[in-house]
Amino acid sequence: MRIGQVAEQAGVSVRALRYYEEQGLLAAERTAGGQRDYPPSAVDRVRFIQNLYAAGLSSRAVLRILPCMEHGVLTDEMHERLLAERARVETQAGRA
DNA sequence: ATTCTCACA
DNA sequence: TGTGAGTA
Repeated sequence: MRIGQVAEQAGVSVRALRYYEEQGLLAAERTAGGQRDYPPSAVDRVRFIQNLYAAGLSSRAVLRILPCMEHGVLTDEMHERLLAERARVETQAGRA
């Protein structure tokens, strides 16, 4: 699917989707014409990223824990990251 | 409609 | 972490 559709269904701007790709958060294939082509799963992925942002995680933090969703595996480094983020989120409970 | 880049909060 | 503007 193309970027406009993903943006509408995920509830974010087209600009934001291109920004996520720039940050390495969302991969997109390219059509022959150079347009981004997203798998339907991209919608859920974007929604998940929104949740992490809403919890106050930076894109850098998201980048470190997001791969465990793809592969279904959790490295020690990711586990530590998740524990650290949870502690931080609990500390600032309520904000951003 | 989509692509890109630069500059700005 | 995004957006606006100009471009092709």
